[in-house]
Amino acid sequence: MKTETPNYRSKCPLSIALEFIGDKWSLIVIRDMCLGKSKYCDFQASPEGIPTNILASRLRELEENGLLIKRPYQAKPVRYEYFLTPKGADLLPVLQQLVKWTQKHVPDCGEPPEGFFTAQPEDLLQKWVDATDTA
Amino acid sequence: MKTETPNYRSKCPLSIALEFIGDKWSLIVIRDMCLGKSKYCDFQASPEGIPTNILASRLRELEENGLLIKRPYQAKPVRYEYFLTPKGADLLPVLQQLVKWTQKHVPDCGEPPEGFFTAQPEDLLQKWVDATDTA
DNA sequence: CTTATCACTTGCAAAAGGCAAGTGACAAAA
DNA sequence: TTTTGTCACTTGCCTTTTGCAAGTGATAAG
Repeated sequence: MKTETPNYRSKCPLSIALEFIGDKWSLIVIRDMCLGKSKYCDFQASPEGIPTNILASRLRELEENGLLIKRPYQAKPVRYEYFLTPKGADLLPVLQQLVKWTQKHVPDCGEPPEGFFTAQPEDLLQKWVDATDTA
Repeated sequence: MKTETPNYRSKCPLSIALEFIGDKWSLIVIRDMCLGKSKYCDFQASPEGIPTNILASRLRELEENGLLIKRPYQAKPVRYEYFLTPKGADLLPVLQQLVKWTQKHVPDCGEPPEGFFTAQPEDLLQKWVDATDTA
């Protein structure tokens, strides 16, 4: 995570949020991590078909911005798994509201997995907390 | 509002939402309308400094997608005001969650106006409902 | 008659997105 | 041992979008 002095276009909290996740792909990656995906190929396999160079750049940016961390799960060659930080997991309420909005206003859209609306950001941290605790 | 058959990259409601508002500017325009702005020059005056060609294209897209409507407020030359539809106003909970997220995780960000968190989507329709009722 | 405003449009360069192919380390199969 | 495959990327190339500046046409103001 890099810690450059941020230079936001304004101090408006909405505007700042959009500088973090205001594009068509970042929240797709966050969604996949909420669903328990953690590996590069898992993200690639999602039905939206994210281009591989975009995926690599989004993972890099999200890590630089502290929304996720990567952890090597094998050496030779080193391979990483990606996990949400608390900052990233706290986007869950945003995802929940976006899904509600689409379900209300867009016919024929799909359904989120069971338990999606009742999930809490903390639930999303289980995996890597466990992993680092028992490592 | 155009009614082409939509061809979404997936049926995931989150993904679909991002095809509507997944960029750095659309929600800025929605925010401004939530704050009571309605004219082109009002949107231009916002501190983020949206480029004029982007503003024109976003207003067009948001209207095509049914998130706002435009209404002429003068003829010769015809000039439009823009108002949220119920579909657009229902993005308020999304904005509220995004603002909460930034306030929790980004130091030195600004504050939303008073009453922002307690506002309801219906409140945002007052202006143009009144206007059309009394026209 | 000049200047200004409002709501745009147009032109152009730079950045981002998207597709395909390549790469390097390793594992498994033939 | 050679070939094939996988995983996590990177690179190249072309298209689309963005961002800045300038222009436009109708009208009002000085």
